[in-house]
Amino acid sequence: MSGAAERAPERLVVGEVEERWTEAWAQAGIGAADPSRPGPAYTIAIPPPNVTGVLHMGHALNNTIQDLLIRTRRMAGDETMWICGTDHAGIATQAVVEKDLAKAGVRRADLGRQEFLNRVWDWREEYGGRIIGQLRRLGCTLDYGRERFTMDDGYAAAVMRVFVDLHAKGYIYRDHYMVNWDPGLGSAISDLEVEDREVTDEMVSIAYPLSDGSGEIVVATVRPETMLGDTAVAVNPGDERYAHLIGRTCTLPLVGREIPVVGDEHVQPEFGTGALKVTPAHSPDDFEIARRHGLPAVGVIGEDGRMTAEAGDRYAGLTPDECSARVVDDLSAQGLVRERREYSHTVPFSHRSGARVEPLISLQWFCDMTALAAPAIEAVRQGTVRFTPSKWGEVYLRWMEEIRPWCVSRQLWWGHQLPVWYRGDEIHVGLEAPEGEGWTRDEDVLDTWFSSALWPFATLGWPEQTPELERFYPTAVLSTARDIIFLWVARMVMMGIEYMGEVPFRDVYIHSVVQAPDGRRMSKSLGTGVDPVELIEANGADAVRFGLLMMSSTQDVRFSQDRIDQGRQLVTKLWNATRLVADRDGRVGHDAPPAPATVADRWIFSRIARTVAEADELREGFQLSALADGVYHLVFDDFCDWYLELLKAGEASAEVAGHALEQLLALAHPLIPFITEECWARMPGAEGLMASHPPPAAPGPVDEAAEAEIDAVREVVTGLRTYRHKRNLPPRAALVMDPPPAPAVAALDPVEPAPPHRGGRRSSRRQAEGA
RNA sequence: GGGCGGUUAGCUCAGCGGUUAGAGCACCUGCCUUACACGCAGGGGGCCGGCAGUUCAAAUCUGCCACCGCCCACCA
Repeated sequence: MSGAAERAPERLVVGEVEERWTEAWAQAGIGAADPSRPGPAYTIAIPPPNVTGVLHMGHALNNTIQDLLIRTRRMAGDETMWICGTDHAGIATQAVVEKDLAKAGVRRADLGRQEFLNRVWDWREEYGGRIIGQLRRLGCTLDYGRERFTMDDGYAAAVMRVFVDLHAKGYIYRDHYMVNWDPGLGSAISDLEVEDREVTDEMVSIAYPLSDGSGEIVVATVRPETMLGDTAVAVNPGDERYAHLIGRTCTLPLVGREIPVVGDEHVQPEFGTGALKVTPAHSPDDFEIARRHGLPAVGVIGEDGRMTAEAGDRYAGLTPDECSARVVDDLSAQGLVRERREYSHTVPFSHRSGARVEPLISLQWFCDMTALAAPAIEAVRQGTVRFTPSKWGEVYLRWMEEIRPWCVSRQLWWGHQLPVWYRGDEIHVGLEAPEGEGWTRDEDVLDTWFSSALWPFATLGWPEQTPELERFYPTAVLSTARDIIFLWVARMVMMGIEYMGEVPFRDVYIHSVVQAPDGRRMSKSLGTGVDPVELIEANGADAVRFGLLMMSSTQDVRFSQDRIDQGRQLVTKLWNATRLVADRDGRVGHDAPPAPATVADRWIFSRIARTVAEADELREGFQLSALADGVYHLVFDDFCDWYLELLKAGEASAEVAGHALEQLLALAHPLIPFITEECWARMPGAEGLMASHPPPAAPGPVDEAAEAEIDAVREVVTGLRTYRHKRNLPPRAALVMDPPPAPAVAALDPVEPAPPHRGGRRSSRRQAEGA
């Protein structure tokens, strides 16, 4: 209270503070949504982290952003719902458990499907969802009581229903089609799970003798082993060198198969030899050519990534690389290799396993996306869904306009097993197995993203018409990283429109990717990762939140410890300012803003009003680093450096100081919830939690006159300080010859020529050169 | 092959048509001033990647160039 002299040093123990308030918020049900409460609703669905996941920098930033938004609206009185949950993450989770089992020398095949799945569920029970606890440490006020999982019963029911429905509508179908086969994973993967890498291969030119012995046609390839599966040679019909050969046949070396020469516009005469070997089973290009010409496909590489029996006894069982070498040797022995040279090109690799993707024909389930995409395109075109930054909307549209069928089946065990049953040639798609004996269920599971696509409504209970669904759909904002715009965001828009008749969110905010300090990707394998949990332990959650917000931008940013330090300084500063104001008998909890007693009082109110208005605007535009910066400078420059000094000099009133601090805390709370809660609790007159405090009501309109006056004071005082500093005079030495600095405010009233007003932010410290 | 973005103080980044270009950190100087030395005060430092153009006015708009990065794409 009083007695500054004997006040015990109050240490701020951040970890203890965080623990205490995390608990208090939970007790008060701060994150718990109440669908029955009237008023506006505000919903955010968290991008569900993987069950296997631990908090990384992307999560830390993204969830800080979401918590900032949700706390702001909660304080404003909206009924807020921040949907909490995790994703089963099929491939990632299965891989983790398999790796775990491998330590004990167990493979998943040893266990069998059901037992393996039991192990995964056990694993999930024991280790899954750690990340949820880490989100609490970050201060996130999710609705933890309604935590969902993409494989819990209700959610799984929604997934099954959607699959069956899309099949009934004719969008989902089964087909033999060229897929990206991941030999490392033993599964098909979608186009989006493939990444291209630059690879140097050897391009080999091979002579295929014409069947009538009249010569040969030379083809070029970087995959000689696939020639075993060739079923044609294609040339451009306009290519004079070869046009006359169209319709004739040649003999496939090593195999002896007679294959036709076909004409196809796709073939580029300038490339290679101008003649293309056609391997429909192992090249997407060739697959299309074969479809156009009705050519058969011969699969010579199997799903195990090895040569099949179709490749012939001499090659079956080899890896493609081994086979390639042997084929080239054999062709050389027959004198059919015309040229060998290095060739650099891009080759698909699996994002999941890192294996080189093997394009092959496989029987899979696909979803045609064109009909689903149409309204989702319109939604973004018309601005029903808005991307920030807007360029991502363009990116979304470009992809959506050329959307291709989605391969939704995966040859995994962990996931939503397809609701498909077979008996002989019969196929049944439905929620239940059909009547009768002999039906077996499809072994495959759905792509993880199929279930993720339903997240904004399946989490709220769909297909049941729950109060939550009624009240909290659609959500307001989706905040995420750009790498899942296609994988997830686009699909949610499509599914939301299809099943809810309404877009799942109005705003999509694409936040920065935080890179390692040296500009490389943050990754565990590179050793470039920075662990946010360690950061929280070392700096406090508020500092980490603030620092990340300061770093965030419209582009990728490098991690900067300096920004975290800045956050820590802000936390400390607020704490000390609170102590000062409390010691000066400043009180909070006024029914109405206290009347300003001095120009300094009017000024701080004006500065707060200005910053609050700016903050609202910046938040609307997701300019979060500018928002954080504004709060920082309001606290440091205006409130602490000037206003509190004026208060100490008797130029401001304690009542106003208390109220101003309250506004400051309310403004800063969504960014740095822990310290603001702690400061609030310290203030005389405080009731309730800052987390449920009304937002910073601007304590009055901007007061231009007061701002001009204080600006003038600041200039004079700064000028005096500079003068003294340059004269090497001690800062506190009274300047007998100078105007007295202390009563500056009083002396300057009225201010004569108002100095040029600088519209606001803060006053520069580098003026008054010649004072 | 298309598309997008970046290049601003030693470092990490704001600013994106209008008075002398900003922040944090780092640096220099002076202060243990009774909220805070995790602090206070004062200060130095940038021809805003290059070239050309539009404009009364350009980091800010246009074009070209140079590096750097990302996304999309079925050229053997």
